[in-house]
Amino acid sequence: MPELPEVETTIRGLRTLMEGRRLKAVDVRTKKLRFPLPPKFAARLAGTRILSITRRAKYILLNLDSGETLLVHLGMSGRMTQVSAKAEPEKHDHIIFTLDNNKRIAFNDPRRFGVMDLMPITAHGTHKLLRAIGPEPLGGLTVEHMLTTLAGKKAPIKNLLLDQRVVAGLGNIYVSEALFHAGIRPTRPGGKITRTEIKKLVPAIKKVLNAALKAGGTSMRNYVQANGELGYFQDRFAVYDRENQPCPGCTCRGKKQVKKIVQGGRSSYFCPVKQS
DNA sequence: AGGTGCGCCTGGAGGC
DNA sequence: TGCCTCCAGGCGCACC
Repeated sequence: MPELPEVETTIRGLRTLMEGRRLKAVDVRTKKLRFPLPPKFAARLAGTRILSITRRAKYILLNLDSGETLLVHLGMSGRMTQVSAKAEPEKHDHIIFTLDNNKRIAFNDPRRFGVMDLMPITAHGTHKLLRAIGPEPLGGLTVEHMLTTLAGKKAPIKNLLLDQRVVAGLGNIYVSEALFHAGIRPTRPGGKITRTEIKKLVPAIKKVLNAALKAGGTSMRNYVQANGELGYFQDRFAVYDRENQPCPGCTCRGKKQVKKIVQGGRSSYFCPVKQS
């Protein structure tokens, strides 16, 4: 489940491998990911040089000298890694990029929830998938923005933090972790979160994301870094995937261990003692 | 119009 | 062993 730290870690790896390189060939081995690929996809990419690689929310943006940007989303199970130039493609290697130095980068995505699209390099602000996204949590996110956005909202804070229009880049794991560090129960209506709590929540989001970045992201199922290495933030979880285990530093035991509930069809984890 | 739930997908885990 | 069901959840969209 690539969220912001996993996408950012991927980008850092891809920059080393791809920036400044020309795409010699693009092997398309599927017609469709989450959406059909854009028309003449391979032809529009072949021969272009990768000027820079940037990120918006969970989207990877490869900016090309053709004037277009290749937008990539890893979905639930996607990864972009360097693969052997000789070996046969693996199952679920859907797109394989061959660079002008003959290195190969494969987009592998078992569940095909990923996305690829092409758009003008000037369209980052207007592309359908990008235009409504909220502030970057490690960039422009402020307490005032959160206060304004959450005001009057009845939906649970958990669901609101997953909404990319509220804040960019968070997913199920880091929302649970950030709410834990802020001491806020995931079920609380967004509009009922106080200014004092939001003043804890915003730094908690930044703290969790920075810690995950430092760990190279979270590797639970499919995610690996661009160089194939695993992230290890899953060893640092305070509450996520820790049902019935004590939360870190919690002196309470027995019934007051980490609880798992389902919100909007997704698991939330929280400590009933530390989060209210 | 805000909020909810579905569908897209596959692999792995657990039950029988 | 093998088959079945469930679960993981990002995100657009249909629906109320």
